[in-house]
Amino acid sequence: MKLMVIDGNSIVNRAFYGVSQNLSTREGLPTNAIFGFVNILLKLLEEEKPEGLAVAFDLKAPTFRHLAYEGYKAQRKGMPEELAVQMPVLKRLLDAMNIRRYELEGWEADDLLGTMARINGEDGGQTVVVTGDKDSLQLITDSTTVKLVSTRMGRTTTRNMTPEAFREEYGFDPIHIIDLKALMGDTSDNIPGVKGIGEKTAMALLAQYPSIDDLYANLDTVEVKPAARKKLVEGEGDARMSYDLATIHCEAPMDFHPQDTLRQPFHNDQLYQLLLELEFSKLIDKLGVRPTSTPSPEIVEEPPKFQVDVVDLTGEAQLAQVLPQWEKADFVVVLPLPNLDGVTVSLHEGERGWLYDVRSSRYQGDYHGFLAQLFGPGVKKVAHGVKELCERLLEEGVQAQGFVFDTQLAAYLLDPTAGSYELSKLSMQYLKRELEESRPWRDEEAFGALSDQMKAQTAWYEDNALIGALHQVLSRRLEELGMTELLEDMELPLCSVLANMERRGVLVDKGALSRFGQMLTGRIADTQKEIYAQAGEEFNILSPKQLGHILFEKLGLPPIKKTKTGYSTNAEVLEKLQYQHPIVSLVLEYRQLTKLNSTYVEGLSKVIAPDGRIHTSFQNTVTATGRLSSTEPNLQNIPVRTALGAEMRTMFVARPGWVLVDADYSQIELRLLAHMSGDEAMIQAFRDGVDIHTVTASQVFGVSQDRVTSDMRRAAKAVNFGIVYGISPFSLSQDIHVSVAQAKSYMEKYFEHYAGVRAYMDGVVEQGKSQGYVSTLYGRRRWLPELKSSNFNTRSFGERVALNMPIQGTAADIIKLAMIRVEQRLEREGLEAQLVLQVHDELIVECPQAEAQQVAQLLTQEMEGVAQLSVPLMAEAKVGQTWAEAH
DNA sequence: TGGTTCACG
DNA sequence: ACGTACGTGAACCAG
Repeated sequence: MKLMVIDGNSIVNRAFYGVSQNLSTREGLPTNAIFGFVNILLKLLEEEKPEGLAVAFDLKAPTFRHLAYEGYKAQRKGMPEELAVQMPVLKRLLDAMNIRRYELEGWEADDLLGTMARINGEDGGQTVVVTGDKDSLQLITDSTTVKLVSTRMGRTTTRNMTPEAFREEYGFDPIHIIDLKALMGDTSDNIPGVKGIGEKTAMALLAQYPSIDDLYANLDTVEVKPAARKKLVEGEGDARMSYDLATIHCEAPMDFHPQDTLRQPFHNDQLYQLLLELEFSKLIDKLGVRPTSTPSPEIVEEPPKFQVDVVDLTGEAQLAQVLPQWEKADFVVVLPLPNLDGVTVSLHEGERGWLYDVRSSRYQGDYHGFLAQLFGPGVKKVAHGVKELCERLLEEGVQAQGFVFDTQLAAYLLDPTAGSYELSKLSMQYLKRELEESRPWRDEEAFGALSDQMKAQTAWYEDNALIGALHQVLSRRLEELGMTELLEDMELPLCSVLANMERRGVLVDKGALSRFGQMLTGRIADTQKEIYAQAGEEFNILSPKQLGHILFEKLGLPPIKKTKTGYSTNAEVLEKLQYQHPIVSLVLEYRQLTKLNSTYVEGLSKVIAPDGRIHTSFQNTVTATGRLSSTEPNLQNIPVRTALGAEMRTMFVARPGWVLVDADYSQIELRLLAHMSGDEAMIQAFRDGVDIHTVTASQVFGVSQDRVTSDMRRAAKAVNFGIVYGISPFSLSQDIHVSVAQAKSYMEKYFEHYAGVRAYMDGVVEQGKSQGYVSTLYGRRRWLPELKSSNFNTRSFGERVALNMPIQGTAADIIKLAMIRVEQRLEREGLEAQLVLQVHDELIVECPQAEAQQVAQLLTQEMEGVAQLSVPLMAEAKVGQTWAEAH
């Protein structure tokens, strides 16, 4: 029979290092190695389609083969903790998949593989040995091939090694790989080999005599440098011992019958439960595992089971009856159809529940009026994705109010790094079951018989129930973590503000934009011509690969930095090269011009709506820190830093007779650092109203404030910013172009002067480590499993995030509150002015010319007054016809 | 799709 | 010795 045997330890190691380290369950169990292993396994099964399958594992030492060599165990590196915890789970998973696994006290996996391959070969079978370890190539025979697996960047590649392929590559028979290791050693396996003999020499020797026995028998005649000959003589003992260490023993005392490994169906229930625990929802789908028929004891939350009546609500007469009930209820769950021409409303009273199905097509009377009632302030509503709902209702002319909970926002607050918050995913995470089970109306048999249309309707009803169940779980959890106010007083009220901003949009001067584009296109063509002339050929300047070829190979410029895929050609590198060849600055210019043209001129032109305005979408469940993000288009990264780029901002205008008022916070993040660290010197500096970068420069450089030069101030500014990001001396040195020692001394001076800042930084990392999260002044959280990683880079990243998130996040909280208050105040004062954009520390309002001064003052007041800190919050407002003028 | 680059705060 | 600043989104290239 065709048998596939897998080196479990080797493959799980590849998977661990090859799959993103961040993968873990909500509870913090890392799952990357398991995930990688299963994916490799599935790929192998697809490729090989074996009849039998077995996985072998090392059984923890002492390993008899290595007892002879004492250094072995001491040197052998322990498995990292993150991997070790995954091993028992992986084994459970294999058991659930009904895959035979073998382990034997005192034996390594490769011995078991060799033994199984031998036995199967003796039975006349063919075996594929799967491993990442080249040692196992010695197992190759006419009946055994070795499949080498390597994983890079989450991609798995495999290579089949047959006897022929092996000889082709190595020039000798597979069995002699043992002799090769005996000579050259293998540090990863702690095989010493002969000191001073490396791969080159070893290969050359084996080409002459294919085994160390032959080699030592003929040492006098072998062709080799005198020095190496001496080493061989001295190292014979090591060679013999290494030979034993490298030999795989195919005589392990295992009771192995190939028939035992024949593929068997999965243990469905076990596997389903386990995949659920691991949160491998896609795998559940892929493997076709069905939900268990009996409720699992491990379910953490029971969705409410209610007797629910479905009511078709088709007219105003009925509405008049039910509306008072809706208004009386603590909350109703609402779920509209995507196009809003239907809404489900559900509510519960004790054990009984009602679900109302309302369709515009069947509604007798004013459907629009119905929406206005339902989404008015009188009915308290729970929904999933309130901001989006507000948006769609605005399109129907309804200003939605009265939301008391949003399952999407709540899930985001509970874990802002989760990535997506679809109902199905939340159901898996928080209800520990698949959709079917929390859908009270589902009757499998009946459901299967339904028409597609009815299925869709049923799913719709069920999603409504799911939101209700999630509301229960999430609201309790939110309360436990102290984030109820964050949801109720910040995120929910912000939804309608954001919806209004999106709907209002911002006016664009189309003519000016297209003229700017034409100018750019002309300059791009000119620059391109010059570049081709300088290069002596035409090529794609935007292709890093082709550009690298021209600059570093054809023109011989020194490659300063490399990337994974080749030469780095980023602006930092090019700036260093620009004095060596005229083509370099042309390339920089070309990049700038094409970026402006494709991303901004062309990108923005494409999304100008018929009303001449651009309606961005503000995402409120995306960032890890609590900031908003802006997409389709991104209006939070419109150029400003270069003169040419800043021209883009002249394209954003107010309508005739109106103006833009732009207000931004001054140094909000540094002010928050002062407040949160409680550092007296920094607090005093902000209270005195002095320029913080100048003060810092005077301290760091040890000169009086009036003698701070602009270069000093610039360096101090970089230090100030760097601190907020958790910078290292190295990165600071890169940023301000000084030596690492210089940068280090700046930082030391900085911390000497701002001692409270250092104490704060140490404290916040420590706190992050002990409680598993860091948080903002308003209680927004970010979980930081990275802080416990054994991987240096991962852990360092966690530390930088721990330093930055509370500050960036608090700034985000503050401007969100300011937006809510500005919106309220504009309305209260009866102004026509309306918020149109938010760019992290900046708010932009469009208003009639006559309102400008009042709006400017109001903006400043609300932004400054939104929080009482130990330092003043300062905001500055300017008025202009365009964004460029107002900023 | 992932990698690189670059625009913003 | 490691590998090097936080948070985003979009365009383009290459496989």
